[in-house]
Amino acid sequence: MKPLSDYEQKHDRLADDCPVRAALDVIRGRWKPSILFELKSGRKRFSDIQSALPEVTAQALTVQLRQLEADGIVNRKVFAEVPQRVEYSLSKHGRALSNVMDALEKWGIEHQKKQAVTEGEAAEPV
Amino acid sequence: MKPLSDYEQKHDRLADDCPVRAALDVIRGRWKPSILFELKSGRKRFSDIQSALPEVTAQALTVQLRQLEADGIVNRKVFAEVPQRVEYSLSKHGRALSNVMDALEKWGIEHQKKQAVTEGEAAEPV
DNA sequence: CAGCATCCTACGCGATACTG
DNA sequence: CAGTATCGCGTAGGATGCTG
Repeated sequence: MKPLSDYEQKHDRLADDCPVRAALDVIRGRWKPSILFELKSGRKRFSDIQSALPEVTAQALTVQLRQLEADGIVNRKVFAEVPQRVEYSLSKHGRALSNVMDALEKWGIEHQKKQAVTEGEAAEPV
Repeated sequence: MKPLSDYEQKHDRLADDCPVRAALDVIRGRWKPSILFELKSGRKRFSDIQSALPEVTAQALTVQLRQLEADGIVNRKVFAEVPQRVEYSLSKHGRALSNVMDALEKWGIEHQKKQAVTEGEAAEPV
């Protein structure tokens, strides 16, 4: 049995029987969707990701990447070079997320389009 | 028109071209997945949802439901009776979320199962 | 280059008490 | 019954400065 981190334990209490929440917890971070998107096109260095996402501070990026790593979504490989090089890539689990991301994206597009037209169906029959 | 806080503006600016984040924002709340699950089986009263989810306080439940309503996910219908009755149901958009929820659930199950086996693929070729 | 340490604030959300 | 009002804490994540 794998020991849970503090972070995981707290979420776990509520995630209980709910794999949905478990999945959400994993992709929940502010920049994680963007990171996953970036890594879909292949391995990337830290600095590559950073310049692709200029609004993320290095600190935030580090944290998010480390959480993704802890969750088994990305692999982190350090090269003992000077200057240092670190590459991130999607793990198998990370790649398996593409279904989820696609569903989210698809719904997001639909939803944004139709958000203004949500009246007139206040109480449908069950 | 509702004025956005600095945070929301920033968030919005970033969500911009990202329907994925838009979708995530909608289902992100602590209890929203559970609520959506409850409403999948049809219209429910506030108290029904509450007893189905004993860990949620009335306050939290109200907030989450109101956010879902604001996002066009659920419909809220008030009956002018005594005692008062309020029923919630999924809107069309809410029902359209089932694909997303299914993908999340499926991945969640897979992920939980295999989380311990994520070694040995640290640096795959791009 | 790719971080870590520290400080700080906004937001989510729980607890509690009151109301039409 | 189905909320609202108020308080208070915990956490995510931004800003800044330092390092192997």
